Amino acid sequence: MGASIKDVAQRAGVSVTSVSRVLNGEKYISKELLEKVNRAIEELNYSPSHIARSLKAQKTNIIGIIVPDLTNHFCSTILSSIEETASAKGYNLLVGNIAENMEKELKYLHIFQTMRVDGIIVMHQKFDERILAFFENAAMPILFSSIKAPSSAHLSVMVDDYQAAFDATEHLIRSGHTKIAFFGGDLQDITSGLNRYRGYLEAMKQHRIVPDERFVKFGDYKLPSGRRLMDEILQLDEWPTVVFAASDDMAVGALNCALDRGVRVPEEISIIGFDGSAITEVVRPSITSMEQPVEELGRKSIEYLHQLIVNPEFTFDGDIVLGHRLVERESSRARR
Amino acid sequence: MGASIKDVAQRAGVSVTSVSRVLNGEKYISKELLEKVNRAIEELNYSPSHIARSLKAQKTNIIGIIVPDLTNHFCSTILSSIEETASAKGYNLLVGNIAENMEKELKYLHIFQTMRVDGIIVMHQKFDERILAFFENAAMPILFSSIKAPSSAHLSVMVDDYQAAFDATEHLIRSGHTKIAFFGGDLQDITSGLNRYRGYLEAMKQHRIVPDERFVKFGDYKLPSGRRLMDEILQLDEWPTVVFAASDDMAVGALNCALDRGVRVPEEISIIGFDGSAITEVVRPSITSMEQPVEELGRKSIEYLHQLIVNPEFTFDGDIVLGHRLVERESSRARR
DNA sequence: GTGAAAGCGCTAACAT
DNA sequence: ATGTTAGCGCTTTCAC
Repeated sequence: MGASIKDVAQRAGVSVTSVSRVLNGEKYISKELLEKVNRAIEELNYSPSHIARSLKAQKTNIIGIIVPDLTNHFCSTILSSIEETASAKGYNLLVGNIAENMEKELKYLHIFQTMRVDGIIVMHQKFDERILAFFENAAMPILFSSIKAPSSAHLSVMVDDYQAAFDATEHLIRSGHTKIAFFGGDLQDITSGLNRYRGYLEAMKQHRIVPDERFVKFGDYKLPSGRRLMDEILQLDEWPTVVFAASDDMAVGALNCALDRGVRVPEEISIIGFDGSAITEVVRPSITSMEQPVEELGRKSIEYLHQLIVNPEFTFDGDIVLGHRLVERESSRARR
Repeated sequence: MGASIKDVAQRAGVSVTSVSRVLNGEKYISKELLEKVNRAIEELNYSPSHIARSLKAQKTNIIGIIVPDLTNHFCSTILSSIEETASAKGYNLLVGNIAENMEKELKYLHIFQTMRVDGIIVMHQKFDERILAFFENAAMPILFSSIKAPSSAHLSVMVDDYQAAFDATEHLIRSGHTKIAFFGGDLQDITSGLNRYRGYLEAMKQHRIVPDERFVKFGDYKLPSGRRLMDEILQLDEWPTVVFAASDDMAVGALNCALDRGVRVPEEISIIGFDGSAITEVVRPSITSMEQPVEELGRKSIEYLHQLIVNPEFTFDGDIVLGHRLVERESSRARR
């Protein structure tokens, strides 16, 4: 096994206290002690045990993060941004990929608890009672990133889904569209599911357009579901002029379905997505999307979690709401 | 703060040892002791400290993983697979995203060392002397996943890059192609850079085709570089009939460049990639690719690392080589 | 300026 | 079947 502080002390012929002092760069250390200790550290290839330090300090510098699906572009982009800020602030990331599995989510939450992580970031939004109970009783700070916290006791860093969906829909209407299809997510998810849907409905209502119910469908945010819903749309005798998908992955699925069926996008039908993941610029035609500020989401999530960690008195009123932005690309065009 | 084992013991009116025994499900525990302890645990919402356990056991159940770039599709797919197997085996993942930054890689390696992770998985392949020295002296098991270990002292789980590139190139030749462009990675990388290039060269040689040097170019595996190289190709007065890119992301970049310039794929020029990341099926036309067994790569990586962790005597001769497979999709066709 | 000793939360001999 | 105690590697009073 590796050398311990004791070994270093012995080798240097000093006390462990002195070694500890050198390790922590304290002042008032004689030059010769410093040299002796450093030499011993070098010779033994010693590195201090973070485990022991954590035990003593009651702080691990680890942040646990619950990711819904690593292979999803939006997730990995945010995760990447979170990692960058976390690393810069001295935190390390314990990643739990839960792949839509509640048991696994619960398992990871308990692991985070026993690991005594300094804080938890949750990016998943489907909770059962046990998970909610965990959030309620957890002793450590929990922050919800890109999703709505299930209770006001916890902090959310996110965009205003309702408003963003409203703005996207209104933009389409102003561009001359009236037959606007909506591909939603799970309505159980207060966050993106319900609120994005409500934003769509409200924009339609304010402009006195009655949504064609054949055009309103719900998937699971993933690519295949977008493909499936689009397939249903294209079998109708009448088509919408644009499809507004509540996630970029669903938008890509819809796009692929159209292309594979020989339907031209955006000439015959426009498509716009939601999220602003990198995939929108990768496919052809590139996809218009209501973008979340991914980089900022990651950065702010860590910054606020850090606040909660270092300052237990830290209070907040309401969520941290970040701006959204419609980025127009090739997949949509105005209807005149 | 959370309750400790001592608090539980006091509350239950028993010794800490007894609590520990209950915690670890030992036999020979009286029913009443069990009940008392469990009640106390419940009442105090106690969860045992993994930190303390790790210190005592000299084992953390944490695996550190160096990921080159989380936003890269191939990486996140493997990571997802690794996570799944690791989680099933009781390991947790500390993820270091290094974004092509050697300083950060070194920093993470040192963190993993102080964290006393049980093992390290490296998915990055550009090392400087300090990093190599770390690998040399590290006290814990290190496994290289999807890349070639820098020395035979370490285990690699990977495909045979040389053979895979050879097979891909030969397949193209057998399909009637002779003007075959090659987009390589960094030749400094023994793994994919040099070996994939050598495989391409050897297949050409065996079929007595002299590669047109204007068609052989090198990028960095990322999407924009594929786009850039393709742009150079399309400005030539003569085109290759197919482009073999050493990564799927470069293949997508090449594809996008072609499509954006109005060049039809595969009618005018075929494109094939390497890796088998999900992106190949997302874009249109979908991309033919020499696929690595992503799921198996992740699984085997953890399985072998686990062997190295539990059994220090574990020996191996050479790398663990997994099979590759050419999957034909829309982006390529035979030339007759 | 340096050291001895207690203690963070847990497990594992070693008693009884 | 249960308790006492030492010790994992470190930091931090408290002494000198």
